[in-house]
Amino acid sequence: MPTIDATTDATEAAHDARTEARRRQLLAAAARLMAEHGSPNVSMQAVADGAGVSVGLIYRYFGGKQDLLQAVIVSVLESFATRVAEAIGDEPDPVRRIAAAFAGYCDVIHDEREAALLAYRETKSLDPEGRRVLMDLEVQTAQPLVAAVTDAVDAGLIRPVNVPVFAYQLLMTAHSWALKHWYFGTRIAHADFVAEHTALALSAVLRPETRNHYTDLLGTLA
Amino acid sequence: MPTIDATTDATEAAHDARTEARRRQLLAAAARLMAEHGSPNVSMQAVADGAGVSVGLIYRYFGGKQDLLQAVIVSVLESFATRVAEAIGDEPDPVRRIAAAFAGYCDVIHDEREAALLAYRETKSLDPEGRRVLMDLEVQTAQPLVAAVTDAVDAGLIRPVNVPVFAYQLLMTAHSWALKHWYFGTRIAHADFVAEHTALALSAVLRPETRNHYTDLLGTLA
DNA sequence: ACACTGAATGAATGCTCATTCACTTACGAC
DNA sequence: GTCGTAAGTGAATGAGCATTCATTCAGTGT
Repeated sequence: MPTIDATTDATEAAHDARTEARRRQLLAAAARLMAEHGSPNVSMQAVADGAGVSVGLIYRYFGGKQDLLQAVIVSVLESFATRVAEAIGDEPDPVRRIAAAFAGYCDVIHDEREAALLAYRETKSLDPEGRRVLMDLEVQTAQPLVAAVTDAVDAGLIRPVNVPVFAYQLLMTAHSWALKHWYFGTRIAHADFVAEHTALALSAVLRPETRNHYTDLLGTLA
Repeated sequence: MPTIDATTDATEAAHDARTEARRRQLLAAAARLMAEHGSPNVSMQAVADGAGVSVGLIYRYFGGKQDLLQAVIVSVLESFATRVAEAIGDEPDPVRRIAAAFAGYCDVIHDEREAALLAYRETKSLDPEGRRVLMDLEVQTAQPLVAAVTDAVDAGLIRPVNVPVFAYQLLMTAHSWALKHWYFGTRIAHADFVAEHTALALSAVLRPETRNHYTDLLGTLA
Protein backbone atom coordinates (compact mmCIF):
# COMPACT_ATOMS: atom_id res chain seq x y z
CA MET A 1 0.00 0.00 0.00
CA PRO A 2 1.49 3.37 -1.04
CA THR A 3 1.20 5.08 2.31
CA ILE A 4 3.36 8.02 1.34
CA ASP A 5 1.46 8.69 -1.86
CA ALA A 6 -1.83 8.43 -0.02
CA THR A 7 -0.74 10.99 2.56
CA THR A 8 0.57 13.40 -0.04
CA ASP A 9 -2.59 12.92 -2.07
CA ALA A 10 -4.71 13.62 0.96
CA THR A 11 -2.79 16.72 1.97
CA GLU A 12 -2.71 17.92 -1.59
CA ALA A 13 -6.46 17.54 -1.84
CA ALA A 14 -6.94 19.41 1.41
CA HIS A 15 -4.60 22.09 0.12
CA ASP A 16 -6.49 22.41 -3.13
CA ALA A 17 -9.78 22.61 -1.29
CA ARG A 18 -8.53 25.43 0.91
CA THR A 19 -7.12 27.24 -2.09
CA GLU A 20 -10.42 26.94 -3.91
CA ALA A 21 -12.33 28.19 -0.89
CA ARG A 22 -10.08 31.23 -0.56
CA ARG A 23 -10.44 31.95 -4.23
CA ARG A 24 -14.20 31.78 -4.00
CA GLN A 25 -14.18 33.94 -0.89
CA LEU A 26 -12.18 36.63 -2.66
CA LEU A 27 -14.32 36.40 -5.78
CA ALA A 28 -17.49 36.72 -3.73
CA ALA A 29 -16.25 39.81 -1.92
CA ALA A 30 -15.03 41.39 -5.15
CA ALA A 31 -18.25 40.57 -6.99
CA ARG A 32 -20.39 42.10 -4.27
CA LEU A 33 -18.37 45.30 -4.07
CA MET A 34 -17.85 45.72 -7.79
CA ALA A 35 -21.50 45.10 -8.55
CA GLU A 36 -22.42 47.75 -6.03
CA HIS A 37 -19.85 50.46 -6.72
CA GLY A 38 -18.31 49.58 -10.07
CA SER A 39 -14.85 48.12 -10.41
CA PRO A 40 -12.96 51.42 -10.73
CA ASN A 41 -14.45 52.64 -7.47
CA VAL A 42 -13.43 49.57 -5.55
CA SER A 43 -9.85 49.56 -4.28
CA MET A 44 -7.91 46.39 -3.71
CA GLN A 45 -7.85 47.42 -0.07
CA ALA A 46 -11.63 47.48 -0.06
CA VAL A 47 -11.80 44.00 -1.56
CA ALA A 48 -9.35 42.77 1.04
CA ASP A 49 -11.35 44.35 3.85
CA GLY A 50 -14.55 42.93 2.40
CA ALA A 51 -13.06 39.45 2.45
CA GLY A 52 -11.51 39.93 5.87
CA VAL A 53 -8.00 39.49 4.51
CA SER A 54 -4.92 41.59 3.79
CA VAL A 55 -4.26 43.28 0.44
CA GLY A 56 -1.16 41.32 -0.33
CA LEU A 57 -2.99 38.05 -0.25
CA ILE A 58 -5.13 38.92 -3.23
CA TYR A 59 -1.99 38.91 -5.34
CA ARG A 60 -1.29 35.31 -4.43
CA TYR A 61 -4.59 34.32 -5.99
CA PHE A 62 -4.99 36.79 -8.81
CA GLY A 63 -2.57 38.53 -11.07
CA GLY A 64 -3.86 41.98 -10.29
CA LYS A 65 -6.99 44.06 -10.36
CA GLN A 66 -7.66 43.47 -14.03
CA ASP A 67 -7.32 39.74 -13.57
CA LEU A 68 -9.59 39.82 -10.54
CA LEU A 69 -12.30 41.67 -12.44
CA GLN A 70 -12.11 39.21 -15.29
CA ALA A 71 -12.34 36.27 -12.90
CA VAL A 72 -15.39 37.82 -11.26
CA ILE A 73 -17.21 38.19 -14.56
CA VAL A 74 -16.23 34.72 -15.73
CA SER A 75 -17.53 33.21 -12.53
CA VAL A 76 -20.81 35.08 -12.93
CA LEU A 77 -21.29 33.89 -16.49
CA GLU A 78 -20.33 30.35 -15.60
CA SER A 79 -22.92 30.26 -12.87
CA PHE A 80 -25.45 31.55 -15.39
CA ALA A 81 -24.61 28.81 -17.87
CA THR A 82 -24.90 26.14 -15.22
CA ARG A 83 -28.22 27.34 -13.87
CA VAL A 84 -29.75 27.75 -17.31
CA ALA A 85 -28.75 24.24 -18.30
CA GLU A 86 -30.41 22.91 -15.14
CA ALA A 87 -33.57 24.93 -15.72
CA ILE A 88 -34.29 23.44 -19.12
CA GLY A 89 -34.49 19.86 -17.98
CA ASP A 90 -35.57 17.28 -20.54
CA GLU A 91 -38.70 18.76 -22.07
CA PRO A 92 -39.21 16.93 -25.39
CA ASP A 93 -41.47 19.45 -27.17
CA PRO A 94 -39.16 22.02 -28.85
CA VAL A 95 -41.61 24.85 -28.42
CA ARG A 96 -42.01 24.19 -24.73
CA ARG A 97 -38.24 23.84 -24.51
CA ILE A 98 -37.91 27.35 -25.89
CA ALA A 99 -40.29 28.59 -23.23
CA ALA A 100 -38.46 26.70 -20.48
CA ALA A 101 -35.06 27.97 -21.58
CA PHE A 102 -36.33 31.53 -21.77
CA ALA A 103 -37.89 31.26 -18.32
CA GLY A 104 -34.60 29.84 -17.07
CA TYR A 105 -32.64 32.81 -18.38
CA CYS A 106 -35.16 35.20 -16.92
CA ASP A 107 -35.03 33.61 -13.50
CA VAL A 108 -31.25 33.60 -13.38
CA ILE A 109 -31.15 37.24 -14.40
CA HIS A 110 -33.77 38.04 -11.81
CA ASP A 111 -31.77 36.37 -9.05
CA GLU A 112 -28.45 37.89 -10.12
CA ARG A 113 -29.53 41.20 -11.45
CA GLU A 114 -26.58 43.18 -10.14
CA ALA A 115 -24.08 40.62 -11.34
CA ALA A 116 -25.58 40.65 -14.82
CA LEU A 117 -25.22 44.42 -14.95
CA LEU A 118 -21.63 44.13 -13.81
CA ALA A 119 -20.81 42.10 -16.90
CA TYR A 120 -22.33 44.76 -19.14
CA ARG A 121 -20.68 47.67 -17.40
CA GLU A 122 -17.17 46.39 -16.98
CA THR A 123 -16.48 44.23 -20.00
CA LYS A 124 -15.12 47.20 -21.91
CA SER A 125 -12.22 47.61 -19.52
CA LEU A 126 -10.93 44.09 -20.08
CA ASP A 127 -8.16 43.19 -22.47
CA PRO A 128 -9.19 41.78 -25.86
CA GLU A 129 -8.32 38.22 -24.88
CA GLY A 130 -10.51 38.48 -21.79
CA ARG A 131 -13.38 39.85 -23.80
CA ARG A 132 -13.13 36.97 -26.23
CA VAL A 133 -13.46 34.52 -23.37
CA LEU A 134 -16.58 36.25 -22.12
CA MET A 135 -18.17 36.35 -25.54
CA ASP A 136 -17.51 32.65 -25.98
CA LEU A 137 -19.08 31.96 -22.62
CA GLU A 138 -22.15 33.97 -23.45
CA VAL A 139 -22.59 32.26 -26.77
CA GLN A 140 -22.27 28.94 -24.95
CA THR A 141 -25.00 30.00 -22.56
CA ALA A 142 -27.25 30.81 -25.48
CA GLN A 143 -26.69 27.43 -27.09
CA PRO A 144 -29.65 25.60 -25.48
CA LEU A 145 -31.97 28.27 -26.76
CA VAL A 146 -30.51 28.20 -30.24
CA ALA A 147 -30.85 24.42 -30.29
CA ALA A 148 -34.47 24.53 -29.17
CA VAL A 149 -35.40 27.11 -31.80
CA THR A 150 -33.61 25.12 -34.49
CA ASP A 151 -35.53 21.99 -33.47
CA ALA A 152 -38.83 23.85 -33.50
CA VAL A 153 -38.20 25.17 -36.99
CA ASP A 154 -37.04 21.78 -38.24
CA ALA A 155 -40.12 20.13 -36.77
CA GLY A 156 -42.27 22.63 -38.61
CA LEU A 157 -43.82 23.83 -35.34
CA ILE A 158 -42.91 27.46 -35.95
CA ARG A 159 -42.40 29.55 -39.05
CA PRO A 160 -38.88 29.72 -40.41
CA VAL A 161 -36.99 32.56 -38.71
CA ASN A 162 -33.42 33.73 -38.54
CA VAL A 163 -32.53 31.37 -35.71
CA PRO A 164 -29.54 33.12 -34.11
CA VAL A 165 -31.31 36.45 -34.25
CA PHE A 166 -34.55 35.15 -32.78
CA ALA A 167 -32.74 33.25 -30.04
CA TYR A 168 -30.64 36.24 -29.09
CA GLN A 169 -33.75 38.38 -29.06
CA LEU A 170 -35.03 36.16 -26.26
CA LEU A 171 -31.72 36.37 -24.46
CA MET A 172 -31.75 40.15 -24.68
CA THR A 173 -35.31 40.26 -23.43
CA ALA A 174 -34.20 38.36 -20.35
CA HIS A 175 -31.27 40.74 -19.92
CA SER A 176 -33.53 43.72 -20.29
CA TRP A 177 -35.16 42.83 -16.99
CA ALA A 178 -31.83 43.67 -15.41
CA LEU A 179 -30.87 46.54 -17.72
CA LYS A 180 -34.19 48.35 -17.38
CA HIS A 181 -35.26 47.21 -13.97
CA TRP A 182 -35.88 50.81 -12.95
CA TYR A 183 -38.54 50.87 -15.66
CA PHE A 184 -40.10 47.41 -15.58
CA GLY A 185 -39.78 46.90 -11.86
CA THR A 186 -42.52 49.37 -11.09
CA ARG A 187 -44.75 48.36 -13.99
CA ILE A 188 -44.93 44.59 -14.02
CA ALA A 189 -44.14 41.64 -11.77
CA HIS A 190 -41.32 39.40 -12.87
CA ALA A 191 -43.55 36.37 -13.42
CA ASP A 192 -45.88 38.44 -15.60
CA PHE A 193 -42.92 39.83 -17.50
CA VAL A 194 -41.80 36.31 -18.33
CA ALA A 195 -45.29 35.20 -19.30
CA GLU A 196 -45.95 38.26 -21.45
CA HIS A 197 -42.70 37.92 -23.38
CA THR A 198 -43.09 34.19 -23.81
CA ALA A 199 -46.50 34.86 -25.31
CA LEU A 200 -45.20 37.65 -27.55
CA ALA A 201 -42.28 35.67 -28.87
CA LEU A 202 -44.26 32.52 -29.54
CA SER A 203 -47.19 34.42 -30.97
CA ALA A 204 -44.81 35.92 -33.51
CA VAL A 205 -43.61 32.62 -34.87
CA LEU A 206 -46.14 29.88 -34.14
CA ARG A 207 -47.91 28.62 -37.24
CA PRO A 208 -51.68 29.18 -37.22
CA GLU A 209 -52.31 25.44 -37.20
CA THR A 210 -50.09 24.82 -34.15
CA ARG A 211 -51.18 27.82 -32.07
CA ASN A 212 -53.95 25.92 -30.32
CA HIS A 213 -51.48 23.41 -28.87
CA TYR A 214 -49.88 26.16 -26.84
CA THR A 215 -52.76 28.31 -25.64
CA ASP A 216 -51.38 27.96 -22.11
CA LEU A 217 -48.19 29.73 -23.18
CA LEU A 218 -49.93 32.37 -25.27
CA GLY A 219 -52.08 33.77 -22.48
CA THR A 220 -54.22 36.65 -23.66
CA LEU A 221 -52.71 36.43 -27.15
CA ALA A 222 -54.11 32.92 -27.63
CA MET B 1 -33.72 103.70 -30.42
CA PRO B 2 -31.88 102.08 -27.51
CA THR B 3 -28.42 102.00 -29.04
CA ILE B 4 -26.71 100.98 -25.85
CA ASP B 5 -29.09 98.10 -25.22
CA ALA B 6 -28.72 96.97 -28.81
CA THR B 7 -24.95 96.87 -28.53
CA THR B 8 -24.96 95.02 -25.27
CA ASP B 9 -27.56 92.64 -26.65
CA ALA B 10 -25.43 92.01 -29.70
CA THR B 11 -22.25 91.40 -27.75
CA GLU B 12 -24.10 89.29 -25.26
CA ALA B 13 -25.46 87.16 -28.06
CA ALA B 14 -22.00 86.79 -29.57
CA HIS B 15 -20.67 85.90 -26.14
CA ASP B 16 -23.35 83.27 -25.62
CA ALA B 17 -22.67 81.81 -29.04
CA ARG B 18 -18.96 81.44 -28.36
CA THR B 19 -19.68 79.95 -24.95
CA GLU B 20 -22.05 77.43 -26.50
CA ALA B 21 -19.51 76.53 -29.17
CA ARG B 22 -16.80 75.93 -26.57
CA ARG B 23 -19.15 73.85 -24.52
CA ARG B 24 -20.03 71.71 -27.50
CA GLN B 25 -16.38 71.39 -28.47
CA LEU B 26 -15.51 70.12 -25.00
CA LEU B 27 -18.49 67.78 -24.93
CA ALA B 28 -17.56 66.36 -28.31
CA ALA B 29 -14.00 65.66 -27.28
CA ALA B 30 -15.11 64.13 -24.00
CA ALA B 31 -17.77 62.01 -25.67
CA ARG B 32 -15.35 60.65 -28.22
CA LEU B 33 -12.71 59.76 -25.67
CA MET B 34 -15.07 58.40 -23.05
CA ALA B 35 -16.92 56.28 -25.56
CA GLU B 36 -13.64 54.81 -26.69
CA HIS B 37 -11.85 54.27 -23.40
CA GLY B 38 -14.48 54.57 -20.70
CA SER B 39 -14.78 57.59 -18.48
CA PRO B 40 -12.50 56.35 -15.68
CA ASN B 41 -9.70 55.81 -18.18
CA VAL B 42 -9.91 59.29 -19.60
CA SER B 43 -8.09 61.97 -17.64
CA MET B 44 -9.13 65.58 -17.66
CA GLN B 45 -5.77 66.26 -19.27
CA ALA B 46 -6.68 63.91 -22.09
CA VAL B 47 -10.01 65.66 -22.64
CA ALA B 48 -8.22 69.01 -22.70
CA ASP B 49 -5.68 67.74 -25.21
CA GLY B 50 -8.43 66.20 -27.30
CA ALA B 51 -10.19 69.55 -27.46
CA GLY B 52 -6.97 71.49 -27.94
CA VAL B 53 -7.34 73.54 -24.76
CA SER B 54 -5.81 73.55 -21.32
CA VAL B 55 -7.08 71.54 -18.36
CA GLY B 56 -8.09 74.53 -16.35
CA LEU B 57 -10.52 75.70 -18.98
CA ILE B 58 -12.72 72.66 -18.58
CA TYR B 59 -13.49 73.81 -15.07
CA ARG B 60 -14.87 77.09 -16.38
CA TYR B 61 -17.48 75.14 -18.33
CA PHE B 62 -18.17 72.14 -16.14
CA GLY B 63 -18.14 71.60 -12.42
CA GLY B 64 -15.73 68.70 -12.59
CA LYS B 65 -15.29 65.29 -14.11
CA GLN B 66 -18.55 63.93 -12.78
CA ASP B 67 -20.44 66.88 -14.15
CA LEU B 68 -18.71 66.56 -17.50
CA LEU B 69 -19.65 62.90 -17.77
CA GLN B 70 -23.25 63.64 -16.96
CA ALA B 71 -23.36 66.44 -19.54
CA VAL B 72 -21.94 64.08 -22.15
CA ILE B 73 -24.59 61.45 -21.55
CA VAL B 74 -27.38 64.01 -21.45
CA SER B 75 -26.26 65.45 -24.77
CA VAL B 76 -26.19 61.98 -26.30
CA LEU B 77 -29.70 61.16 -25.13
CA GLU B 78 -31.03 64.54 -26.23
CA SER B 79 -29.67 64.03 -29.71
CA PHE B 80 -31.35 60.61 -29.73
CA ALA B 81 -34.70 62.07 -28.75
CA THR B 82 -34.45 64.74 -31.43
CA ARG B 83 -33.50 62.36 -34.21
CA VAL B 84 -36.18 59.83 -33.30
CA ALA B 85 -38.87 62.49 -33.31
CA GLU B 86 -37.73 63.54 -36.79
CA ALA B 87 -37.66 59.98 -38.07
CA ILE B 88 -41.29 59.28 -37.30
CA GLY B 89 -42.73 62.03 -39.44
CA ASP B 90 -46.50 62.18 -39.77
CA GLU B 91 -47.47 58.64 -40.73
CA PRO B 92 -51.19 58.33 -39.95
CA ASP B 93 -51.51 54.52 -39.72
CA PRO B 94 -50.61 53.58 -36.11
CA VAL B 95 -49.11 50.26 -37.11
CA ARG B 96 -46.86 51.86 -39.69
CA ARG B 97 -46.00 54.52 -37.14
CA ILE B 98 -44.80 51.78 -34.81
CA ALA B 99 -42.61 50.46 -37.60
CA ALA B 100 -41.30 53.92 -38.45
CA ALA B 101 -40.51 54.76 -34.83
CA PHE B 102 -38.74 51.44 -34.34
CA ALA B 103 -36.71 51.96 -37.50
CA GLY B 104 -35.87 55.45 -36.26
CA TYR B 105 -34.53 54.12 -32.99
CA CYS B 106 -32.56 51.45 -34.77
CA ASP B 107 -30.97 53.92 -37.15
CA VAL B 108 -29.98 56.32 -34.41
CA ILE B 109 -28.46 53.50 -32.40
CA HIS B 110 -26.65 52.28 -35.49
CA ASP B 111 -25.14 55.70 -36.14
CA GLU B 112 -24.20 56.34 -32.53
CA ARG B 113 -23.40 52.87 -31.35
CA GLU B 114 -20.50 53.83 -29.14
CA ALA B 115 -22.37 56.71 -27.58
CA ALA B 116 -25.30 54.47 -26.76
CA LEU B 117 -22.99 52.05 -24.99
CA LEU B 118 -21.45 54.89 -23.06
CA ALA B 119 -24.80 55.64 -21.47
CA TYR B 120 -25.17 52.01 -20.39
CA ARG B 121 -21.66 51.69 -19.05
CA GLU B 122 -21.29 54.90 -17.14
CA THR B 123 -24.69 55.70 -15.74
CA LYS B 124 -23.92 53.78 -12.57
CA SER B 125 -21.19 56.21 -11.59
CA LEU B 126 -23.51 59.22 -11.63
CA ASP B 127 -25.18 60.66 -8.58
CA PRO B 128 -28.84 59.71 -8.00
CA GLU B 129 -30.11 63.05 -9.23
CA GLY B 130 -28.18 62.68 -12.46
CA ARG B 131 -29.52 59.21 -12.98
CA ARG B 132 -33.07 60.44 -12.51
CA VAL B 133 -32.54 63.01 -15.26
CA LEU B 134 -31.28 60.33 -17.64
CA MET B 135 -34.17 58.00 -16.90
CA ASP B 136 -36.64 60.80 -17.55
CA LEU B 137 -34.93 61.55 -20.85
CA GLU B 138 -35.05 57.94 -21.92
CA VAL B 139 -38.72 57.61 -21.06
CA GLN B 140 -39.33 60.78 -23.07
CA THR B 141 -37.55 59.24 -26.02
CA ALA B 142 -39.76 56.18 -25.78
CA GLN B 143 -42.93 58.26 -25.74
CA PRO B 144 -43.58 58.31 -29.53
CA LEU B 145 -43.43 54.54 -29.56
CA VAL B 146 -45.73 54.18 -26.57
CA ALA B 147 -48.20 56.56 -28.21
CA ALA B 148 -48.15 54.64 -31.49
CA VAL B 149 -48.74 51.31 -29.77
CA THR B 150 -51.55 52.79 -27.71
CA ASP B 151 -53.19 54.12 -30.86
CA ALA B 152 -52.84 50.79 -32.61
CA VAL B 153 -54.48 48.97 -29.73
CA ASP B 154 -57.26 51.53 -29.44
CA ALA B 155 -57.92 51.33 -33.17
CA GLY B 156 -58.24 47.55 -32.83
CA LEU B 157 -55.43 46.99 -35.32
CA ILE B 158 -53.40 44.84 -32.95
CA ARG B 159 -54.31 42.58 -30.08
CA PRO B 160 -54.36 44.13 -26.64
CA VAL B 161 -50.89 43.99 -25.11
CA ASN B 162 -49.19 45.46 -22.11
CA VAL B 163 -48.34 48.70 -23.89
CA PRO B 164 -45.32 49.97 -21.89
CA VAL B 165 -43.79 46.50 -21.89
CA PHE B 166 -44.28 45.93 -25.60
CA ALA B 167 -42.98 49.39 -26.47
CA TYR B 168 -39.90 48.98 -24.30
CA GLN B 169 -39.31 45.59 -25.85
CA LEU B 170 -38.90 47.36 -29.16
CA LEU B 171 -36.63 49.97 -27.62
CA MET B 172 -34.46 47.26 -26.11
CA THR B 173 -34.30 45.44 -29.40
CA ALA B 174 -32.93 48.59 -30.99
CA HIS B 175 -30.43 48.94 -28.15
CA SER B 176 -29.40 45.33 -28.52
CA TRP B 177 -27.87 46.16 -31.89
CA ALA B 178 -25.37 48.26 -29.94
CA LEU B 179 -25.10 46.02 -26.90
CA LYS B 180 -24.51 42.84 -28.88
CA HIS B 181 -22.95 44.23 -32.00
CA TRP B 182 -20.11 41.75 -31.68
CA TYR B 183 -22.71 39.03 -32.15
CA PHE B 184 -25.17 40.48 -34.64
CA GLY B 185 -22.62 42.43 -36.64
CA THR B 186 -21.17 39.30 -38.21
CA ARG B 187 -24.51 37.52 -38.64
CA ILE B 188 -26.92 40.01 -40.15
CA ALA B 189 -26.87 43.37 -41.91
CA HIS B 190 -28.40 46.26 -40.04
CA ALA B 191 -31.24 46.73 -42.53
CA ASP B 192 -32.13 43.05 -42.30
CA PHE B 193 -31.96 43.24 -38.51
CA VAL B 194 -34.51 46.04 -38.52
CA ALA B 195 -36.76 44.26 -41.02
CA GLU B 196 -36.62 40.95 -39.18
CA HIS B 197 -37.47 42.46 -35.82
CA THR B 198 -40.22 44.63 -37.27
CA ALA B 199 -41.73 41.50 -38.73
CA LEU B 200 -41.36 39.54 -35.49
CA ALA B 201 -42.88 42.24 -33.32
CA LEU B 202 -45.81 42.91 -35.60
CA SER B 203 -46.39 39.24 -36.29
CA ALA B 204 -46.78 38.75 -32.56
CA VAL B 205 -49.57 41.25 -32.14
CA LEU B 206 -51.34 41.84 -35.44
CA ARG B 207 -54.88 40.44 -35.54
CA PRO B 208 -55.41 37.72 -38.14
CA GLU B 209 -57.88 39.93 -40.01
CA THR B 210 -55.45 42.86 -40.29
CA ARG B 211 -52.30 40.89 -41.13
CA ASN B 212 -52.82 41.15 -44.85
CA HIS B 213 -52.72 44.94 -44.74
CA TYR B 214 -49.12 44.78 -43.66
CA THR B 215 -47.57 41.98 -45.66
CA ASP B 216 -44.82 44.37 -46.72
CA LEU B 217 -43.76 44.77 -43.09
CA LEU B 218 -44.09 41.09 -42.24
CA GLY B 219 -41.65 39.85 -44.86
CA THR B 220 -41.26 36.07 -44.73
CA LEU B 221 -43.62 35.87 -41.76
CA ALA B 222 -46.49 37.23 -43.84
C1' DA C 1 10.63 19.46 20.01
C1' DC C 2 12.45 21.35 15.48
C1' DA C 3 13.04 22.88 11.06
C1' DC C 4 10.92 23.83 6.83
C1' DT C 5 7.52 25.43 3.56
C1' DG C 6 4.10 28.19 1.99
C1' DA C 7 0.25 31.31 3.57
C1' DA C 8 -0.67 35.76 5.19
C1' DT C 9 0.38 40.48 6.60
C1' DG C 10 0.58 45.50 5.95
C1' DA C 11 3.76 49.37 5.67
C1' DA C 12 6.38 51.52 2.00
C1' DT C 13 6.82 52.92 -2.92
C1' DG C 14 5.91 55.27 -6.85
C1' DC C 15 2.63 56.67 -9.91
C1' DT C 16 -1.68 58.85 -11.83
C1' DC C 17 -4.88 62.16 -11.70
C1' DA C 18 -8.55 65.69 -10.36
C1' DT C 19 -8.59 70.10 -8.92
C1' DT C 20 -6.78 74.76 -7.88
C1' DC C 21 -4.95 79.28 -8.67
C1' DA C 22 -1.58 82.86 -9.75
C1' DC C 23 -0.71 84.44 -13.95
C1' DT C 24 -1.20 85.80 -19.06
C1' DT C 25 -3.79 86.95 -23.07
C1' DA C 26 -7.71 88.72 -25.89
C1' DC C 27 -11.28 91.79 -26.46
C1' DG C 28 -14.98 95.18 -26.23
C1' DA C 29 -16.19 99.88 -24.30
C1' DC C 30 -15.00 104.50 -24.20
C1' DG D 1 -4.69 103.90 -26.71
C1' DT D 2 -5.99 102.12 -22.27
C1' DC D 3 -8.74 100.19 -18.88
C1' DG D 4 -11.57 96.48 -17.13
C1' DT D 5 -13.45 92.12 -17.58
C1' DA D 6 -13.66 87.61 -18.97
C1' DA D 7 -11.22 83.67 -21.27
C1' DG D 8 -7.53 80.80 -21.14
C1' DT D 9 -3.11 78.63 -19.30
C1' DG D 10 -0.41 75.06 -17.02
C1' DA D 11 2.61 74.17 -13.10
C1' DA D 12 1.86 72.86 -8.34
C1' DT D 13 -0.77 70.33 -4.82
C1' DG D 14 -2.31 66.56 -2.52
C1' DA D 15 -5.10 62.55 -2.27
C1' DG D 16 -5.78 57.83 -3.62
C1' DC D 17 -4.41 53.73 -5.36
C1' DA D 18 -2.15 49.31 -7.33
C1' DT D 19 1.52 46.73 -6.49
C1' DT D 20 5.68 44.98 -3.94
C1' DC D 21 8.27 42.73 -0.46
C1' DA D 22 10.50 42.10 4.04
C1' DT D 23 8.59 39.96 7.76
C1' DT D 24 5.54 37.03 10.70
C1' DC D 25 2.72 33.06 11.36
C1' DA D 26 0.81 28.23 11.05
C1' DG D 27 0.83 23.70 9.82
C1' DT D 28 3.39 19.37 8.52
C1' DG D 29 6.79 15.92 8.32
C1' DT D 30 10.69 13.99 11.00
